[in-house]
Amino acid sequence: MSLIPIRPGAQSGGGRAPGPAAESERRDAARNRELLLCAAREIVEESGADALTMDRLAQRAGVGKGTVFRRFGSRAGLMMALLSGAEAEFQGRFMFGPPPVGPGAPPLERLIAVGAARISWILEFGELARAADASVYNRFDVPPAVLWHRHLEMLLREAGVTADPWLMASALGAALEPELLLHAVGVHGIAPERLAETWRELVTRVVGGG
Amino acid sequence: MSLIPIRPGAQSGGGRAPGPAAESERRDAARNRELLLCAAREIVEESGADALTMDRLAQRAGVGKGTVFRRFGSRAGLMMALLSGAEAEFQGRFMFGPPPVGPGAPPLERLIAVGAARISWILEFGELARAADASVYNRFDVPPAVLWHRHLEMLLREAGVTADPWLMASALGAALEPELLLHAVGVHGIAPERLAETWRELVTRVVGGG
DNA sequence: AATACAACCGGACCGCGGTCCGTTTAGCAT
DNA sequence: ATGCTAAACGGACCGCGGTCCGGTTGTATT
Repeated sequence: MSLIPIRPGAQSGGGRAPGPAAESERRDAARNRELLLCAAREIVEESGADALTMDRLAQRAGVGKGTVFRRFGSRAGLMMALLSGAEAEFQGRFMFGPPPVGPGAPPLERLIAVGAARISWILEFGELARAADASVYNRFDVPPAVLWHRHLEMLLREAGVTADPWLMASALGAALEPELLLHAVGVHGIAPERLAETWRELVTRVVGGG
Repeated sequence: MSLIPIRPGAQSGGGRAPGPAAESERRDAARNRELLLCAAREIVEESGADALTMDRLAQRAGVGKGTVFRRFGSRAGLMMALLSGAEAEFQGRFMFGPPPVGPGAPPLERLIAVGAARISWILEFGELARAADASVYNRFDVPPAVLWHRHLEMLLREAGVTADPWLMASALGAALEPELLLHAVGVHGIAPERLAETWRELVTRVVGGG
């Protein structure tokens, strides 16, 4: 594995950024990326994320398997690419959108609102999100996850929580993980509103208690 | 998958209970179970849980691969079998042990203490525990997980938390998951005492806030 | 237009977890 | 001891995610 990027936009680790095409990508490569993303969306829509196999995807898109891995690095990377639009939109909402999710509302209100928004987001895209969380790295150290964590941290600080903000954000963030929420709703039949309600309760107590 | 147990002690899903041998197990089967558990412990001790491959284990124990799966059902089942001793000991501590982890102390103190105990437990056995959490079922619906969850639920109720106890226990329990704790300690270098401290802070606020 | 080189491509290949099924064997009844 | 049956056994087999490498193709340069 080369430590020095071969050319601008390339990424170490054998894969490539899951986001939009890096600048200066060869035309056939760009074409195949679109082909693959399109075919992937079709498969997910038809049969769910679990049915999205790298071999199947390659066959469906009419390319070789190596090409799939060259473009997306791994199955998790592909899933992140599929999610990147929805993820960016969500980030935009809590960073620049209207209150109470976006800036402008008091921190506790923002925490409550952003949690509720996150819950509905996960109930919509959770299947993909879970598939994207294949490794520990993908779960915690990928840019969107870091951004989300930092945002929680900031809101907690603004709300006056003095205890270790990093760990506090981790603990609260763990309550919003896709695996947990999907399990609560899918297996135990918890209503989505209960999730948001309990989140409100939780975060209110944490912030209010001192 | 048959819904009716073939014989007492057998378990649906193609595997067998991860605990001690079911009554009336054929002698060669029992012998192989011990052989396998022993070989598995050796491999884990030598090279870590990630190096524990089903093929390798079978080869090392001198049995066929089919036998491994017959005995333990899956890799996760094997990991649970390896953990069952430590897990039972931990259960004993919070159910029947001396306070403040066991009964006899006020609920908030018990919550704090049992969380701290859980944290050290995970820092000791977390690698195996993480490997045992392969599927959603293994994470949430396996008997020890259910027992643990119920215990948290009970303590919260006793401490006067009125909000949905099941979800509250899920949220707080998520802050103690192996993947999260191991990541915090291993990647971010958080000191174990900080984990316990933050847990104390978290649970105190949740209980105290109303 | 010809050349050269880097990026790209495809598919054979690997090790993994898990399944299947023909064969062997333990335990019991006679 | 002998024979019967259900359980246990072993290893070939499968589909999966991921890697590798020899051949191909796009693109910049002259």
